[in-house]
Amino acid sequence: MTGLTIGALAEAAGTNPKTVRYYEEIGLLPKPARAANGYRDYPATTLDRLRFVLRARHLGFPVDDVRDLLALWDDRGRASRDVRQLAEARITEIDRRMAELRSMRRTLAHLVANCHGDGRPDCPILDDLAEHDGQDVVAGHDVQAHRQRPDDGL
Amino acid sequence: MTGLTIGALAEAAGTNPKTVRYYEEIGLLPKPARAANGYRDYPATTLDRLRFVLRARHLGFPVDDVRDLLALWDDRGRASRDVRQLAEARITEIDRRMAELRSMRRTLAHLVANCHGDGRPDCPILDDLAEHDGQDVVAGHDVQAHRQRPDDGL
DNA sequence: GCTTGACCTTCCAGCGACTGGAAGGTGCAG
DNA sequence: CTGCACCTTCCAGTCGCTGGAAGGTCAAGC
Repeated sequence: MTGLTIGALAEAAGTNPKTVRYYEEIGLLPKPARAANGYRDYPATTLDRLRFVLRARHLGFPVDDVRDLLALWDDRGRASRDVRQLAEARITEIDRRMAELRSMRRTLAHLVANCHGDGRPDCPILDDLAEHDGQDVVAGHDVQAHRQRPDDGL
Repeated sequence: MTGLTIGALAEAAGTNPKTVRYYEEIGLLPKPARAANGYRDYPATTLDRLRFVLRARHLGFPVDDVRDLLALWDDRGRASRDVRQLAEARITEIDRRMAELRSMRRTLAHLVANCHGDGRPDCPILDDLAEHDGQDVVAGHDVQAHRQRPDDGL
């Protein structure tokens, strides 16, 4: 064991061994050498790579984008244009999500403001939820639009 | 067939039959009567209920919360306090997510601003992603924190 | 009457990005 | 030698649906 165990690597990067194995499985991390006992034995460079992956994921890059970023990272020659495009697309996406969250928040805040919260049964939240056309909520933006990608931002 | 077919119901509510069956399966919608041919036959009241569910989901309530809301809706007597609490918790959650998105956006915007995007290979985005300690990103908020709930906001 | 196509039914599988747990091997300390 | 923490692999589960297969039903057009 000349390098890092999976546990040490994971902890150093701020994650856990399960995730590291998963990243290996989906090809974000290279298959490491094995020690005599079969344990994974990581060089320090893998720590850099893992941190890169984690940071990109945290910034909201989907795993496929991270794969692309890694390819660009590995081939520094022609990075600039492609990487910039990826980042700009992410920003657009973030703006979309923020707008949606703002809209939800506005609606909820309005409802809470009009609900006194004592025992009385006339809290308007339920009535409002039951309304037929809720113009307050992201207009023309149906629930279907939600189903695309799993969480990036909770 | 005195009422609505599943397709008509779904379309009227702005969703699809699959989702309606799924909601029935997980108990958000009641099991409807069946026509002679075995087709589901919905009363108009189910349309209201389905719209309620969809709207709550769109506002970011997880399915379990929607179940609670429906229970409160069905039993209007003691709604106010509990519902208000649910809504307030949602707002807190939204604020958390917005803060995270703002932080991501700031970092990405900074990177894009410093990456000229021509062919030159010195785009700082990759270097930054590879940095060891990224203070610019949601400090002390590791990637683990992301794993809780599936998307509510894309 | 016969075909076409749009509906409906059930059931089972899959998505993304992990996480949890079982069942077993390894390494070290007391 | 007994614990315990760590490692291994593999399989299942999460959440909220979505897709597809395999089949039944119904109205319209020829």
